[in-house]
Amino acid sequence: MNRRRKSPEETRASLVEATVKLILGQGFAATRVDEICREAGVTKGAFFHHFASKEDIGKAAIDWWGRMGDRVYSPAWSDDGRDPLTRLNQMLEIMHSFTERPDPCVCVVGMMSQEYGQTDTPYRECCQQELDNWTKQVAKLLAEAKKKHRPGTRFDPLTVANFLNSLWQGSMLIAKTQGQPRLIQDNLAIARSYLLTLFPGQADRLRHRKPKTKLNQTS
Amino acid sequence: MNRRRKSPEETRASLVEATVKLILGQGFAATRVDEICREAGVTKGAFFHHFASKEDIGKAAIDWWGRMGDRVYSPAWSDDGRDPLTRLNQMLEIMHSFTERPDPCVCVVGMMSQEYGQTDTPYRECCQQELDNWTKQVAKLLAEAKKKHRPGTRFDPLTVANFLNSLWQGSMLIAKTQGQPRLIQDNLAIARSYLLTLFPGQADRLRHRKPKTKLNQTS
DNA sequence: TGTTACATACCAACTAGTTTGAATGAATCG
DNA sequence: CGATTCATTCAAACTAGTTGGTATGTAACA
Repeated sequence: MNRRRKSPEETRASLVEATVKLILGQGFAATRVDEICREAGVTKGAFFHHFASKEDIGKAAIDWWGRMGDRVYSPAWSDDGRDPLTRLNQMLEIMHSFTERPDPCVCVVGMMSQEYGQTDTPYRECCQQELDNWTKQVAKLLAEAKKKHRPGTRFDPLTVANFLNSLWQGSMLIAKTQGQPRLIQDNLAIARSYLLTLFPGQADRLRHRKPKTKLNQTS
Repeated sequence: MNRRRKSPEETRASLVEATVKLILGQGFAATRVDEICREAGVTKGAFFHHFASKEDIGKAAIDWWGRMGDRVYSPAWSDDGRDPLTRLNQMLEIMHSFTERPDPCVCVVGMMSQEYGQTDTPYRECCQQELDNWTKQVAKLLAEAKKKHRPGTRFDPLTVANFLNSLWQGSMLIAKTQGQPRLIQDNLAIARSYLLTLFPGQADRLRHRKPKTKLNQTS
């Protein structure tokens, strides 16, 4: 029998990905090491060879999620010379696209923040870092937009970025309990309409491309 | 020694309140029955006399939180003939007041929704009910306001109520990881400004009474 | 005197982490 | 080029501590 069925990197990756999957579904505290091993198709020997503890893989899962986020958002976040509002709009499109995937729209950082946000565990700092990363990227876009287009109202980019982050996390929280991503899409539409009040006259740049869901329907 | 130190109702209540406290700090999955007993100052015998299982007290904690919410929000939610926008504004004031308390601004329903929103546990349905209750109350206020004041934009009361709920839950989630409630206050200010776009000209009704934190400061 | 409301001691199942050893492949040596 | 060494990578069995829950006895009240 071939004992080493794949490269150690693949084994490690499959363990982290299994952890991410389980966190998304039931949180980290409720996730057992044995469960992670079963999901990854390896034994505990492999687990504790690659990770010193359960805590260790928890931190790895947060980091993995953060790096994946960087990749997914990079088309909007990376400064390629396009208008910052166009890029902000693209970010909202990317967020919208999450709701159209087969798997539920949930977030590892949101889960871990909720579970450990008030504890002394290292997860707290890890989550804070990832949330901070997201917020800073969005704040940068908003600051650039503010410089380029004279905003209609005074606003602090970081405050608005925090608002978008809160709305995003809260949307996923409520939507998953309701079992339908529609609420997230509606909230993204409201976020758009709010951003439009900050940048009046930029409706063309901040318009949702695929109008599957109408914003603010019914009178 | 007096074995029965207080009434059984008090014992039961202290167990539920201890559970609520522990959930708020570390979530329910990470909370041990022994911990609840220690916090409540009773033994396991008392616990399992009043509650059939850990799951049982989990549901009781959600319900307890929901009923407390009803009481706290009742000044704004109960129809006393005042203008619906005034009452909506009062609700935002109440939410703001949570951020000024000594204990961190967190929510049992938010915690449990995050932990069990995608599971088959009975918690999911309990949380859904409480979230639904909150949303329906807010939607009612918005619907009444819509009837009384001609809104500036078309909007669905339930959609906007869900937006406020999402923002509220997300704010608590992010703020507790950051360790400061300021973010929540800023988000409430943004919520106000958004509601003002729905009801233009009602700035006097939707203004924050204690202007400790300015909305959208810095240019 | 019977029922309620617990306290105490206990247990079976589970959980994170350990130990031991074997299969593997790469490096080293004859 | 083939044999040998050796660290890496993991499987399987095991362990100490924890956890939800139970069995039993008893003090207080009605």
